[in-house]
Amino acid sequence: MTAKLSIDLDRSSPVPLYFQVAEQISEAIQRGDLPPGSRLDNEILLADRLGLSRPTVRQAIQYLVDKGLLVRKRGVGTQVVHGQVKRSVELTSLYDDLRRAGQEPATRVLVLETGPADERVAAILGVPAGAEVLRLERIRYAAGEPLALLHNWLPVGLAPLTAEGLQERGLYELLRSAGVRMRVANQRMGARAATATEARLLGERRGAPLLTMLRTTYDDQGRAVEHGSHVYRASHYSLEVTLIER
Amino acid sequence: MTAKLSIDLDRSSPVPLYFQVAEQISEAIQRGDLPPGSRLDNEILLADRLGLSRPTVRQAIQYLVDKGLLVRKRGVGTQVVHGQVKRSVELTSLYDDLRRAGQEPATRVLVLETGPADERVAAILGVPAGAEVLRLERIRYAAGEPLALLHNWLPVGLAPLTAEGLQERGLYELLRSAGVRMRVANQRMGARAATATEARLLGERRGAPLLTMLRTTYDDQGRAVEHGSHVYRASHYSLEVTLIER
DNA sequence: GACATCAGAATGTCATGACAAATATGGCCC
DNA sequence: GGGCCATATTTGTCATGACATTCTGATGTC
Repeated sequence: MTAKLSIDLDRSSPVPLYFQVAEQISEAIQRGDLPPGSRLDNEILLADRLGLSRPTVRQAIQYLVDKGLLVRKRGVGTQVVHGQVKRSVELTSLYDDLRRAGQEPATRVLVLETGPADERVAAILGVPAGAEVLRLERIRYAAGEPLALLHNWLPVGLAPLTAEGLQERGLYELLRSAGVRMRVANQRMGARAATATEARLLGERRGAPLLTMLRTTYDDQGRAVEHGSHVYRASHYSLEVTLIER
Repeated sequence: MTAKLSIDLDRSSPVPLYFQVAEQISEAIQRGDLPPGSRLDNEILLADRLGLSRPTVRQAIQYLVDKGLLVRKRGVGTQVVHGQVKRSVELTSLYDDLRRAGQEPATRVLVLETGPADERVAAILGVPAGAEVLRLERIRYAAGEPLALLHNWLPVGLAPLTAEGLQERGLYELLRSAGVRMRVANQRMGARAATATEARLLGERRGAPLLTMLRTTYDDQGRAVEHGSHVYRASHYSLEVTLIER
């Protein structure tokens, strides 16, 4: 099933060619032009038709393979995956996820202050114990319902954070626009029963099951930029990730 | 800080050169020969010294960047990440995780039978509703304590599964050795309170918080090879993943 | 002394060419 | 008709060469 997908290239654009190719193949898959299981033309032919070299086409395909959209097999070819994979593993915040899902997220900032780091937080963030760190406590709502209780610690001076900014744009977006380039995150998920305080803030009864998440995010150079300890109402939220084996 | 790491290449080996390079750099990092923050030699010099081309060296480095061990910055160089990243996102089973952690996992097989698939499972596995599928129910123990209740559905005829095999080697290892090549998994995590049955099997009290996981694994060609619905004792287990932004 | 400009260094992107390895397909033989 | 084998196809790996882009640091000017 050779699909005839048309790809326009703009060689004057600063966007890399392999990325232009990858994006347009990705769009064709989303549109349904390339149904699951369909075969792409082979790399040589594709390169020839696009006026590109094979390595460039390979790079584009590899990018989509890493995202879980395509599957390659030597001697066979490249196919669109069958099972609809939601989306690749990405460094997103709850805020991003909600926005993407079309829900209107709202935030109430409970705490936004600097103070000395306790031993645990200092070790995680890689600062001396007792050094000043920014502490953040928020409630996240979706569709008017409380959804999660968010607790964060950040090194001071990383980005100018205000309660207004946090309410309107979310922590990750603020960090990104301040030039912080987040690259790796370590995330641990668990569950436990709600304490009385948590139950009150989230509108659950005491002892209700909560989904917990500990996350530490590192930047470009491996420096910790954020540590979070969050609890989600299990009745209203679950976390999804896609794992890909190289 | 130019590190002098020695890399031996075996050109007669079937192992790709880029992979040999990547593994030996990775080992040097684990050993501590390349401490966090240290800079690698630049790609051109490295290629020259190893007698390889720059693309091959780049491929090796890219592989480690994807695993979260290295960080590259244009105009600067390649560095070992600071924060110790545990391990990359991998397609592993609970059995693998426990083995790696040094715990001796044990399994009790409760159910191992074929039967008609209900509508939900049929849709997930991509088989006609009512088709025969393999159903599996197990309890996983670690250090003598019950840890999780595992529920799986698989297409029939994928691999010869026996209760003995499952007890000794785990599901994923059995699938792998049967030639099933798992590539992508979609995983959803949540939490809920234990039912009476679950509480009894796991040695918790009724209503205790459980970590839940739904996972569907796809192979090479995007065909679903396994669907699981598992519950873990939140008091004894949490799930860790590492996210990497390309 | 502070700021702007410029040069060097490193990775990012892309092209061309070649051979190796794995898979599926078809034909041949039994 | 079924199984084995040669072959064509396709991706995997590797080499060489070139130019672009970005960041750092040093130099020079005001």
